[in-house]
Amino acid sequence: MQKPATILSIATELNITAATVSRALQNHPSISHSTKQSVLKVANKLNYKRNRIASSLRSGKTHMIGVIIPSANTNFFGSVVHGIEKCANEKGYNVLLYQSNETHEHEIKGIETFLAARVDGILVSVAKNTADFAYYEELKTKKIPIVFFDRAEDSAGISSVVIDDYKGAFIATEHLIKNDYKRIAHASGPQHLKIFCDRKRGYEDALKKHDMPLNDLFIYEGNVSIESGKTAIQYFLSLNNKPDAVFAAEDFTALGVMKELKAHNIKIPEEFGVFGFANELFGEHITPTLSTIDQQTVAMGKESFELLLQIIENKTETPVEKKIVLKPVPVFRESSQRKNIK
Amino acid sequence: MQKPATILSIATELNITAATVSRALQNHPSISHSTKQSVLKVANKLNYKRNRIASSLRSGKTHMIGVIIPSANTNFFGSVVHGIEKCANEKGYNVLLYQSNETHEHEIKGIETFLAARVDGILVSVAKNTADFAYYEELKTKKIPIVFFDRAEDSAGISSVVIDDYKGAFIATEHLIKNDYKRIAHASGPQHLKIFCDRKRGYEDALKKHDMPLNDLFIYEGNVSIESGKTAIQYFLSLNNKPDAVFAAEDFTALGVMKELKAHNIKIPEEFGVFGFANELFGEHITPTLSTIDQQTVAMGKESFELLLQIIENKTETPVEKKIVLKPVPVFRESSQRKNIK
DNA sequence: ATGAAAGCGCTAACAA
DNA sequence: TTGTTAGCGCTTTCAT
Repeated sequence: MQKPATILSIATELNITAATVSRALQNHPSISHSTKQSVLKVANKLNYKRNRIASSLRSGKTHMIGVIIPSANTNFFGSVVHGIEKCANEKGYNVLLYQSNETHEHEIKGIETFLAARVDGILVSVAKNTADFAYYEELKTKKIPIVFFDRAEDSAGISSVVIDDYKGAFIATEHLIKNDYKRIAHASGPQHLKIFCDRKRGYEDALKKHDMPLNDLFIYEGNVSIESGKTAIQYFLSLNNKPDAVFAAEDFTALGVMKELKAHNIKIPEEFGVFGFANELFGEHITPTLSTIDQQTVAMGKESFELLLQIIENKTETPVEKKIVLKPVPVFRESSQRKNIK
Repeated sequence: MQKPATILSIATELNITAATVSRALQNHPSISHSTKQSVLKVANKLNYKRNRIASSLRSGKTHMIGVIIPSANTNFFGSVVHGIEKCANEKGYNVLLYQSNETHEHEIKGIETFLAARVDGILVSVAKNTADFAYYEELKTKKIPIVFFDRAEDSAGISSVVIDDYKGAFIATEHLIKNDYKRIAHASGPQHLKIFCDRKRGYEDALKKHDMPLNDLFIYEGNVSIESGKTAIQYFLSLNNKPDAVFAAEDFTALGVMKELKAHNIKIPEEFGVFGFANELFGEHITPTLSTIDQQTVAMGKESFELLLQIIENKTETPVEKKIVLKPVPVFRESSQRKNIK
């Protein structure tokens, strides 16, 4: 197999210099139309492919971005990554992926790996157990282009793309209220993550708006898993004054909630309402189907990448900090709708 | 912000040459222990990070591999990618990801992107609609290190890591037989993909072994989706001699099958048995829970990467073609087990 | 409109 | 054991 064509092969074939070829290939204004034509022709003939490595070394840009996700096992992240990728590829960027498995330790390792690979920027959805954002503040001072998506954090002063978690939670809770549930509990997520605080606030404010009492006993803080949903229900059912509905901070929690309710022979939605968050794939396939909040995954991916791109290209200017907030889209299904209520 | 430290900064600080530093950093045998020590110390002090771009340009190795998956929306692929990533990161490789969205066109685009990024090797699970493997044969002649995983194809002469689809299908079908289903149908996948041929053969051979009649009308070729599962059932129920069980080529098909059966008020597993393939996450959460075949996702990812690595490192030798076949692990759940049968 | 020349940071053959 | 030197392929300033 012969060596791949370089800019020089083209140049010698045409009796011009590599510089001219390079410029022609970049459609540089000061190159004559005719040479551009012939360069393109020869490039094509020799099946020339630009060596991105060499070009990166020279230009300092790799045209690669890194994406850190907690896990690829959820439809949510798969779908966001899809949005990112689609958009990135259109703009000539490649996507490196790294799964943190929900630990801050791996998260850092991933970022270090990305930096070693000289990515142009990084997209991060922080791990469940990330409580300390010092590392991100450090990155910020180093001016590494970085954008948080979904799980963001204000304190680090980093741009982000999220959905309106507060509003989503508000809509969900209000929907339960309208379906005549009277004692609505909340299976919450780790409160060091803003996303889960916001959802809790949304839940609380919806109750307030409708003059329903807030009750600390009705809030269970779990860790966003099927297991924690089950535990939440065990806890709620142990109360003297038992709730009759749960707004879960996330679909897997909601799934655990439903499973445990079924184990107790409690009927959903007749006796007990359930609302989730994330619009995971399984939600429309379980029985009853799960009401939830769609997070605009593809749009989130697209916006995240585009925001990152802006930051990458703005690198020299004063760094912009932007927050993009997408609208949550409720998906009302069976688990929260009593048949006799309109 | 000052520029990141280079090999030269270290060299000048120590009054030695860049070459020595480079060698020290690689733990080259002919460098004295003491200089290694001091180099390491200064490197640390200056927070030196090797520039992989420069090193790639020189060495011709990027330490990146590309992975093409049809879609990130399935637990299966997410999980395999996890296995790949874990293993790759341990060996100092980065993973580029590309989703083909199940079209051959995107698949090729992804590979071209990877080649442009000069990855050291490529892992591919081919798209549903890939019927022509000419492109892969071409890659093969160009000696691009490449390994198929899950959805492989013999004809292209490319190494692969798969599970024993034949055996998995055989086990599934035999299990249905043992549960006293008498007219077992098969909702199959695209027959231009070997994986689905193998599953069909496994199904057929299990029937043969137990002296049950083969019936072409009992095989429906779909495209591996919820929709095609529904259509399959509509077709099967339209037959005069209706089946009483379905072995579906894949879990999403099985899900469609179950949904459509429920829509017809047919009881699973009492009146109708269902068996899937892939062990998708939803299978244990739907009602009834879905019997299926686990595909050893993490092991598959690990094996795939390791095989690819072998090929990458063997590049100069005569190319090895290897096939690694993993054992399918049946997961027997409710959808295929009649209560009154032991 | 094109060429000449330098250099991105690292590695490796050859020399000493 | 360490230094010298060249060069991976491309981009870009300066010159023509």
